[in-house]
Amino acid sequence: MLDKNFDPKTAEPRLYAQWEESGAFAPTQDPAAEPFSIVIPPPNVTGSLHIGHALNNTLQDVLIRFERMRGKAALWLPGTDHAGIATQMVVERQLAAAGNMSRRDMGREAFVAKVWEWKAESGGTITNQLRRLGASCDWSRERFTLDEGLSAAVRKVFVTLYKQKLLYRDKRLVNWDPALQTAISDLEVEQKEVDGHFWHFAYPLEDGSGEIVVATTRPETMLGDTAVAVNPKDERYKHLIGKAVRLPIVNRPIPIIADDYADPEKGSGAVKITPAHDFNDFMVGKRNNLPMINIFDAFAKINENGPPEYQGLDRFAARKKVVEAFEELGLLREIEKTRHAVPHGDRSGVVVEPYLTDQWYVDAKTLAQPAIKAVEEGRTVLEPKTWEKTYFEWMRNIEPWCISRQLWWGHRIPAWYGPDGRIFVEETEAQAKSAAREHYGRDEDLKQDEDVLDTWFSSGLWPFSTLGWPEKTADLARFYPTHTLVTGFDIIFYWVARMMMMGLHFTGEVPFKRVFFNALVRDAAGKKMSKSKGNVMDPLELVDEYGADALRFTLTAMSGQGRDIKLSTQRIEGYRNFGTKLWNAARFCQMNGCARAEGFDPSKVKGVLNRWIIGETQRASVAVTEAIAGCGFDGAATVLYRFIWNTFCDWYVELSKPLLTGPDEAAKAETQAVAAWVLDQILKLLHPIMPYLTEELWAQTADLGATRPEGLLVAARWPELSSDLVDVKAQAEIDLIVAAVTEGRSVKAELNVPHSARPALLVIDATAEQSTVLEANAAVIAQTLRVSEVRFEANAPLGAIPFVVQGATLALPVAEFIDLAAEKTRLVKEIAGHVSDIAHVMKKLGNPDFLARAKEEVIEENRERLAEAEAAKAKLESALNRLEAVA
RNA sequence: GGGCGGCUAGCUCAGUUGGUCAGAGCACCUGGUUUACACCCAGGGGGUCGGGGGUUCGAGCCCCUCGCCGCCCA
Repeated sequence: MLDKNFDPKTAEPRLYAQWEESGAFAPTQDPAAEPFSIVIPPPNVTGSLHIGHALNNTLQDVLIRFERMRGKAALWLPGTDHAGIATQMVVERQLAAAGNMSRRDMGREAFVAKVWEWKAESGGTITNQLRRLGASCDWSRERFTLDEGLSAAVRKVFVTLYKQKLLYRDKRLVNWDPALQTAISDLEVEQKEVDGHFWHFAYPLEDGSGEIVVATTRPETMLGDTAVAVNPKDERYKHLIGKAVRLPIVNRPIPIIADDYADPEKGSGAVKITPAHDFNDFMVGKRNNLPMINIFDAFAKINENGPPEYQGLDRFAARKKVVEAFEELGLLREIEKTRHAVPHGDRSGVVVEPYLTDQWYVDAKTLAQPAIKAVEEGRTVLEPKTWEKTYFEWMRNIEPWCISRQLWWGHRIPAWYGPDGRIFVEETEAQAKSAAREHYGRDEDLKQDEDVLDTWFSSGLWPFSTLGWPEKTADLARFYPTHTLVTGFDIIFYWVARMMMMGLHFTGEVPFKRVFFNALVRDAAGKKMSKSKGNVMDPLELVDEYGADALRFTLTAMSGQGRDIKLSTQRIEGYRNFGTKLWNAARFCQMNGCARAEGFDPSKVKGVLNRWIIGETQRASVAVTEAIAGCGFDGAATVLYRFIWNTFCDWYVELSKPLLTGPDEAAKAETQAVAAWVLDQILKLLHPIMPYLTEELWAQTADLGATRPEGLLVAARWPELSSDLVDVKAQAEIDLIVAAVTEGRSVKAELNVPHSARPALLVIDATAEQSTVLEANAAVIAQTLRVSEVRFEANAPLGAIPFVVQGATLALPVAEFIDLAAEKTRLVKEIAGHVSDIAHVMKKLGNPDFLARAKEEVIEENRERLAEAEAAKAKLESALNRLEAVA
């Protein structure tokens, strides 16, 4: 006998172990099976499972379990990302906390060894957490972006792109993070609105004939100014072009140049130009061949290019000092308050500086073209479609991608420098050496580039590097292109776009046929979850409290497209209850001898109720199948919830009770077999979303009746039921019974008929078919509606309460329990409902335009509706009249 | 400044191609010893679908406009 409740705590680890041991997570070897593959968005190896992971991985698991059950060779390839900056920071913090040497003190090799050590110890956290969620990844294929194989792929890609001139070294302005001491890409920069000032500085003209006023939010950069620009069309300054100003403090003459960048409308119309420390100024500098003076060191302190009294000052201290100096010199013209966007490093949180350095870049513009085309042509589909616009917008305006990072943890750039600075880009040091030998005619000492690659460079290769590329592996042939990528839209540029570019360039094929962007999870108030806000919901705590299935079902049900998920524990609790409901329905079946019949054929079933539930099962299975196949996860959850709770539990189980306890042995046996069959279908259909509970029920019902062809549910076959199983007549019959019982209950409740009362249900007026159905199902109706019998009478006796169901008049003789006023109120209310319905429909039917232009079936529908409402109204009115006659 | 998404019952959300589409869950109220389930059962109240305009015989659903809220890119 089943326990009263499912116990996730004990069952989950046991079941997961069974799945893994059974090898169910590996794709079938059957060569006839169609491949279906998903690569996981690799979580940071430093990470621990947050609610966003839980959602993302639940949806992937739903998909993969579904396709696996459909007989495909389903591969969900897991792995983790080395996450350059994040991981380096974690380990550095740990070293500091333990009072160890700093990274720089211990040196590169020792530090990297420490990180690997850390990875070995703690790197498995998140994958273990994925297991708790129930993720059916093929762990035998687990990858790490710094694996030897993936590293080889990275080197191959780097070298190939370099030789194709799609990757190059360049001296440009980068976003420099002075805290992390590395360049970061545009995407890693977060613009934050902050309060600041516009300082208006006067620069005296070199010839002493006056001054020119410029404004800046970053005064310290004036130390590196190399020009003042005015607009060539600006009449105010035309005569000054070609002259010079003397840069205060620095005491350096700099030219006044003409450049369109200067906007006459803004400020004074003149702008200071600091080519080495501002992206716009950099371009002005390039156009006008201005010197580029770098005034910062890597810590954003003033370097030797600044005036001696400024050297070594932090940028913000320098700012203060510059402003003070201008004030002293009498050249500070105005201080204006302003709110402006300031770039911050998304990891460090500090203000980043545009900084002139040598870095490696990828020619993203060129690589983007095929990636744009692939989406335009639908070879890769983005779901929801609306993301395609965002994708195109970004891809069509893409900038060179800075891929070098001044870190130690990551893929070291495979470039070696000769003594004269010549670059040798090769996959290995040996190859670089031989290239150098060829070039110099002798062996020379080479120095490898100190930098590592942006983490996203290796994740961009993920869909094919994980399958063995550049080797021509069997996995690559079978599972690439992957089928669906499920990911968050927050990394559409970081990751999805890069995979598209790299995948197409190196394999000639799209990396995935479909991308499904899942929603963002927020707290119950709609706020983004963050540790600082203290509103994070830990998925593992939720799993502990409600079970993995409840969390999974909640996330699935709320995963509607284009919307954020506001998660509340109430909702999870509700779905935990849903699991319990199903559990108890199975328990009921078990208690009532429901067991699989040998050779059971649902199409051969006789009983109306049984034929009906089989048809409903078929319809639900089609709806769930279509929903999951189309990434409509929330729809699948809704269908299952309704079918299992409302259709199966509320009606089928209730209506089956008289059959299961009644005298008709044949009907009883059939019902037992049907219930067992439906339950098996339910377990299969629900399994992708609630794998644990369904697997446990599957096991606990394994010995009830005929042996199933499948062992574990995880490996069972998905229901593919013929639409012939839907019996329209049975549907209509059960609909009548359901309507009669529902309406009857409503009447009893509204009139406060005591719960213990067992009046008869009178059939006053019904069609022959309706009468047959009501008579045949008298026992069922008696039990469900709690009436003593179903009796046919020509007229409703005095005091019987009539109600209309599908045009038939039924009545409950409950006069002794009720007060006439309550009944009168009820009748008046019912009649009013019909009256407004009639008015509504009449208005339509009275409109000649409607009759002339609406579809025939719509008109017919309205006519029927009118007739029904009028008939019901007439019956209730006559009841009301009789009531009034009595009273 | 440009773009995207949202605004439907007290709360969280469903509402395919415009025609029973005004729904569900939670919350609330009433009743319940119905031997599967109180993590339950039955019944009930509650919304002029953000405002305005338009297209249409007919509009949460299409178009325009305005207003909030959120996100992305400048």
